[in-house]
Amino acid sequence: MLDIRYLRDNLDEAEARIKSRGEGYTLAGFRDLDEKKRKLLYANEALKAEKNRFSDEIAKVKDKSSVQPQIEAMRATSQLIKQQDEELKQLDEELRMFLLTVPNLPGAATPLGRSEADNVEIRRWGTPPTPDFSPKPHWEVGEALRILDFETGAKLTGARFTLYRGAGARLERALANFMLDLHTGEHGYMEMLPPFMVNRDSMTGTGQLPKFEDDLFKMEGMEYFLIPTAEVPITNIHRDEILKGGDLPIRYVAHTPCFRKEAGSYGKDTRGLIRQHQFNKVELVAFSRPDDSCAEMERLLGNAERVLQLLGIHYRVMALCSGDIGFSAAQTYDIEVWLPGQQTFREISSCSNFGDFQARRAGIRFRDGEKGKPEFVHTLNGSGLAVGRTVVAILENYQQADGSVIIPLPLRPYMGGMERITL
RNA sequence: GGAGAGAUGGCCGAGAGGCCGAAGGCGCUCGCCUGCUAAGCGAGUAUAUUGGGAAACCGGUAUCGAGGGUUCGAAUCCCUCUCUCUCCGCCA
Repeated sequence: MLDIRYLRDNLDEAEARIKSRGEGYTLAGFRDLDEKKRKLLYANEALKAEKNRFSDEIAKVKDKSSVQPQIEAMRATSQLIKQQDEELKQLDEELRMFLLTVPNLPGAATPLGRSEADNVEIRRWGTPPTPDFSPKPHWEVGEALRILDFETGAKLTGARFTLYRGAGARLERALANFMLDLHTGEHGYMEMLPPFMVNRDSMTGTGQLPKFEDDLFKMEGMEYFLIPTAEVPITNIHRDEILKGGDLPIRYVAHTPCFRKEAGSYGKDTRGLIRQHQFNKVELVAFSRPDDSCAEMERLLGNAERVLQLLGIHYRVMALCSGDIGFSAAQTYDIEVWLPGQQTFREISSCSNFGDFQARRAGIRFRDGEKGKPEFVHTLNGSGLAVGRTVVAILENYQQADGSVIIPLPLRPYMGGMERITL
């Protein structure tokens, strides 16, 4: 949510910055609505002040019958106030919905651009493997080793669900544990295990609602939603709280399943693990002081990159352009791993700085000392990493000519010492 | 699923139609005092929104779990909902 006072004072600038996301976003109508509401509010509060004054006076009067005519008059005033309250409520709701559907302003560090094609490569790490055979896509590797079973996943549930078997299931678990240990042990994050369903307030706080309800799985007959990412429950931990300035930055890590409808991606990535309705992810979330969020962003990105570096997998970092960043984000870096089986880079992590956009929606503030003014924190998060896609990266990068897959060194303790997955 | 109890400021806790944005305590901040520490004394200590002001600040309104109702007036009375706790049943 944008600052309503910023919008009042800088509407043209805000409009221009929103437009850099692409067409379809406009702030038209805001000014009229806002002024209409404030005008009514002013009249309404004047009436209430009068009512309060009168009520105070009548409390002191012993003989109530002597002020009977005034009481009659106030009864009418009360009715009028009630009517205005009703109108105000509607205007407020209209204004609120408007504000909740306006995306964040792209930050200064975000390159301008229209689409994915305008994203800027920041750096590459490592080198792609150079096998002397033709590497296969992970679904072929996984099926041949009988560690990924897409057919049974479809039988159990449907398309975009997968059954992991044996060493495949173990690999997923090993990766999650490896990442959690790294982030808690070396990067200073506190591990959290949140509910996998959240309510409407939480979804609104991080920006999934009200605009993107179609992307979410919702419980039948209940206002609960399956989380599309741990970002939602973890960021909302501090919803409607005023944190101590000295406690910032706060860093949490959580390993959770993520549930996404993937509406609108029919026919895309239908094979393999890349696009599933359910997948696991280790998510990094940070709450920082506004001045520190840029540095925190780089730190968080580095923490995510570290996972791939330790696993020895080639990747590149992309700065997403204004036309490609998500609704709530001011700035986003994607980490893309090299997938030799598909001869392409694929997103494995997305790290974003939301500025105060989520904090304002969710009411997450901090205060210095005891008498400082509460101020909105900045929120950040990033995958560290998407576990399923890391399995993909390992299968494709560490596959051998004989169809087996070497297990990267740091993972072996988590695999009970296993060095290689064979049939 | 059945029965009951509760929800008040950073925390504890009073209040039972007007004198209540809310006693008292704890905590915290500032000042005083005392070789240090502890104790003591004094003052202060919510949030949002809106109007005025360059600002310091001043005023209005709202907020006692949420929403509705009664009333000139509600933390207080009535209704609905949510959440928490206790007991019983069921259950990983």
